[in-house]
Amino acid sequence: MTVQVQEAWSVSEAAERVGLTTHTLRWYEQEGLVEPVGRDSAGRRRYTQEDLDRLNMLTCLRRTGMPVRDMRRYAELARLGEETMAARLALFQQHRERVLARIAELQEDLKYIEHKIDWYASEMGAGCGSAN
Amino acid sequence: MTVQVQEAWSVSEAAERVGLTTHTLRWYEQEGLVEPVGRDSAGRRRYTQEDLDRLNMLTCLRRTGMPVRDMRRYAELARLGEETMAARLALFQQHRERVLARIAELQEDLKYIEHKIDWYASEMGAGCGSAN
DNA sequence: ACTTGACTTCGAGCGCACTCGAAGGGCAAA
DNA sequence: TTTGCCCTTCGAGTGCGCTCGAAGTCAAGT
Repeated sequence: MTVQVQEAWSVSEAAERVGLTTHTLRWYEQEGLVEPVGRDSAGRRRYTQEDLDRLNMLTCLRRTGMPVRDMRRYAELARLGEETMAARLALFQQHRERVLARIAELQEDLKYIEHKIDWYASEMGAGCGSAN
Repeated sequence: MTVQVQEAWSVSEAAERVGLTTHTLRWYEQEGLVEPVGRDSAGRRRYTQEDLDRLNMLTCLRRTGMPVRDMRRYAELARLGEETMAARLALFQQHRERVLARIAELQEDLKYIEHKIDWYASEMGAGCGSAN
């Protein structure tokens, strides 16, 4: 039988672990993107592993361009419990589509950029053309 | 021998063609992202095909996340003529690297999102687990 | 007891990229 | 000539996502 150590981290430790600032962490809480975080006897935030997992998920959503208002919506759904699972799944599926579309767009634009690079390379190799 | 028709477009026509607003087009000019556009006898902007090509390139750079300040830098280099070609090529190459990195990041995050979707799908298929 | 330093809340400020509105001019069709 | 539209410039405003600073609290170390 193993002992359950309930490990927890301060706001600055949590910030370092998830790659956000302490300011941003408090702001996420204030904006309802995460549940109110537990406090110690002195009223200081204590982040559990679960809190960090949630934050890592949120940073993933942010990095992939989900607006804060949608993250808030997700948090609200999660707060309402199991009956919103279908809605949350739908939210992730929609977001997946957006990310796929974004990747496709970037790949398209990348082609253009590479054409441009090729053009410059050939232009500089062979004398000089117009300044474009 | 073909006749060269010098076609040109008003600001609103140009806006429609490149997918920006007239406000944004004027703002790009004011911010030095494009050369001052030619005017007709009444002082109204006339966009040439070359202008549109340039704008399309700029929108590509913007879509791929290039900050306006870098686009301005590019415009300044282009204004200086052929001796800045190497610098402009380097700028495109750097940007290419950033876009590639961004695509890789999105693909990584996409995996996470898809894990999440799988988790939800299995969780909803088989009774109910924790609300996550 | 005092210092240090991390924490608290609150509200204001910032950087980016537009976005909008006001006030006025020019020109073409009715 | 009037109507209507598109154009001009200028400066102010917006939305997003933080970011910062002030002022105060608390607990541990010397």
